[in-house]
Amino acid sequence: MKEAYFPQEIEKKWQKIWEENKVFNTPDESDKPKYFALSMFPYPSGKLHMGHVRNYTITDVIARFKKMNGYNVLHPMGWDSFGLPAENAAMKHGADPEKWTVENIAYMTKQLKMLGLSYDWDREVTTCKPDYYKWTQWLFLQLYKKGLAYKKEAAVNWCDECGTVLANEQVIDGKCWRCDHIVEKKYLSQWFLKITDYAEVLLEDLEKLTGWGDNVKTMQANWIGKSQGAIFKFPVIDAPSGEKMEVPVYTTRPDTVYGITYLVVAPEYADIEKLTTSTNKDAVEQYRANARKMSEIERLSTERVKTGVPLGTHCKNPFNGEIFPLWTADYALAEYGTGAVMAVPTHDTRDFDFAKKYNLPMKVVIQNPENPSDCKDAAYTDEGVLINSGEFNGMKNTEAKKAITQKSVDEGFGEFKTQYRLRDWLISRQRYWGAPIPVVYCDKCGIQPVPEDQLPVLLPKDVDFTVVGKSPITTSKTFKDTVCPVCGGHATREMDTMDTFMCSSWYYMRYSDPKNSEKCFDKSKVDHWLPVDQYVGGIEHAILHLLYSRFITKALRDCGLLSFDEPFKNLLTQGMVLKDGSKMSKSKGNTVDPDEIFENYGADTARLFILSDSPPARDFDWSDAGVEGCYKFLNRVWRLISTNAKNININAALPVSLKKENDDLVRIVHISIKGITNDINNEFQFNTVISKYRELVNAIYDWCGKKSDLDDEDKSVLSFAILNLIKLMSPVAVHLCEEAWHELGCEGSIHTQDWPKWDENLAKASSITLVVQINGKVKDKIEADEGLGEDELKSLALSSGKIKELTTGKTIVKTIVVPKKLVNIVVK
RNA sequence: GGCCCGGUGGCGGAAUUGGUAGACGCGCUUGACUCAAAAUCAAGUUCCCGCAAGGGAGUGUGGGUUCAAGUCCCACCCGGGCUACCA
Repeated sequence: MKEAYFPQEIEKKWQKIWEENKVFNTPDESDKPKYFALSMFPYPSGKLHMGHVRNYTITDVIARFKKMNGYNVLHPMGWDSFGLPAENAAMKHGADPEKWTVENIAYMTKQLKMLGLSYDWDREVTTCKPDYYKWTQWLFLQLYKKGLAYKKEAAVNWCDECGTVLANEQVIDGKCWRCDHIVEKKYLSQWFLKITDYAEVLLEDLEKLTGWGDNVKTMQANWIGKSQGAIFKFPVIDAPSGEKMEVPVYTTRPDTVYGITYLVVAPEYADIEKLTTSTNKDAVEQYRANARKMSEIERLSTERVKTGVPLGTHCKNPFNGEIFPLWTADYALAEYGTGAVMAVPTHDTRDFDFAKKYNLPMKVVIQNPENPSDCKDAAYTDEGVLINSGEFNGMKNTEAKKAITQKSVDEGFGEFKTQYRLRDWLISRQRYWGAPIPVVYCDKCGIQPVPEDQLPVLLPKDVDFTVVGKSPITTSKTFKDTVCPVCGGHATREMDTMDTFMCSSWYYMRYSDPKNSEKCFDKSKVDHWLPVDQYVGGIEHAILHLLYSRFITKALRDCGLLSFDEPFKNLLTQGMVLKDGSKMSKSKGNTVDPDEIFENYGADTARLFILSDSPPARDFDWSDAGVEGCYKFLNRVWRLISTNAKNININAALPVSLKKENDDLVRIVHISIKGITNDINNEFQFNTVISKYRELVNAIYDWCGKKSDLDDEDKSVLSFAILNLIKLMSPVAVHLCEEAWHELGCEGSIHTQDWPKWDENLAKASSITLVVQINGKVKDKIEADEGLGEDELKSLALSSGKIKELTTGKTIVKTIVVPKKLVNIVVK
């Protein structure tokens, strides 16, 4: 065995051998239990960044650990390869997005292989290839058949920079999630998926996801935004047309209904013109025009002073007969509830601000009897008792919510209503590099789905990527015109492509049957491998990808394509990789190139370091000194093995009774096996796993330092320690351990060995340290035999000279004994 | 504003879930080896007083429960994330 550690040499060698022998390929059939370990697949942006390295290393260690623990592990990789950057790069460099994407995939594949990841490359999935997107299109058609995909004209989010619409989930602070450009509203006819049909079950089933962090579940619950309240219909008493009209409102505060003093409709409210008097028409029109012009950002700003104009018409409150005016104001949102709000300035802060500004009347209807407020300076929004509320006076407001709504139901002007914030998922994109939406528009037959046997609808090649202001796909001369599948007459193709999140919401299912050309996947295969046992990825997908995937899973289950209803059993959201306290980014210039690390230190060092300093869920601060430290440690491990190689006998059995120092080392090995196994099983705490590697290595070094000549017993103990060390380290330092394994004369890959087992009796020190406290403060420590009972420990503690000294002249009030650990003497 | 995390040495972070606070590492200090450096090895490193033995304080702040609190309870302060005129 070479004295010095040459990672680059070892790593290349083993990567080649593993690939040639398909060591990490996974058969579908096995008598072992299955385990599906999955990293969120990357967008092929060009090069791996450290976030990828962290993500994939974590999953890889999990996959290897499970494999050594007797599972048939599925650990695949693929490419989320449709999307705008490819198109932008194409526009910039005049290349074709496909070429750009394929080249990036090739480069990143090389990098992934350099990292020594244990993927089954035969199951690789690439979303931009026709053999994949054919099935994305097919799945769209199943959703269409089920009524879960529909087209409608709506105000949608438009990013001018990207030249496309966006889903609600892709608008962050009123800006585009990808380019930060301010998002505008546009009226367009677009394709939506009915995720709102699943709002309740998506929320309810969060409870089943015990393997998910509460943070992600809370974010999803907030996004779904369930609220319970009532709808009340207010009759309009003076509609200009003279017709009978009513304005329905949604409220979570039916208990405040006697305090209504005005009503607000959104500027985009459908019936607004019919509710405006001719006197007020001009002012209202102008207000609405202004609202349209205003960007989302301006409108959303909470700092902004509320504005509005009266419509001139009035409603009657069916509860008390009071008449109140109608206003329009942009603090009412057209898309939520009914688009109209009943305003109770005394008990809602927004209504309060508005009423103050426009001098609208206020009426207190809820009061805290102990500390009544007149609501002159602020709205009272806490609980209380009803006043000025007719028959409901004196009722607690929590009870009144129900009672008042019930009255409206009985009298026919209201209903109980559960409302969700979640909106349908807009999947149309006015872009080229995506899966074409498989529908055509016939002059006679209208919208027609493309027949399944005509899939895939291929992306045209004859496009001009340099066009500005429209999707490149519209420049194709061959794509647009087609034949109606029903009447055979002229039809035009849908020119929009699907949101890439549609592609990524089912890719993990395709891994179960990646090469199937007849179906998206075989039902028995998908049911066998799914749900994913462990999913690992960034928290940035807490809502987007993870919510869409849950929805698609449930929808496909309802289409009969699979039998499970949650895609990811356990979810680990890894923290960000930071450098100097802030997120690595090109603009800050604090990135670290993985290639350089591989070149200078090797992949094993990179893997070890990225796991070492923080638990996976927390942010990780990259430091050059830390990398150096890990490299030194691997050198130290290598040296330990190489200098002792001649004394290691892979077949040696441990004698039954051992010398004291040998017994101690054996115990440390057992303690290490137990500790490392538990740390991995307990939320994958790799940082403490690695500190335990170090402790074990330190212990073996200490042991060696005390030995000059090794007898047979020593050699077998050393062999035991080192062989276990490299097995324990093999999921992390994958190449080094494989090399050592073979250099020491072992057969087969170390990665297919069984994980070491520990003996509970040996996984602890041979004696205990008894801690002796006086009044809860540590005063002495005594080495004691493990078998001692409570009384014996007590007298042992009291016999300590130091304790005697400290207790003389004092009364011992009581003594607490914690078996095998501690004695606390309480004195006065 | 709402919700969710988190606050422990110079730094990253440990602490079997109420039982030795600071594991392991980085950094630093000293020493060995070396002509020298690197590497390696050895010793030390929470803070304060002390040459030392030793003593005292100590897990954001204030209170509480307990023989015993980083851990549990109450109130507050600070940092981060998500979300936000959602009626």
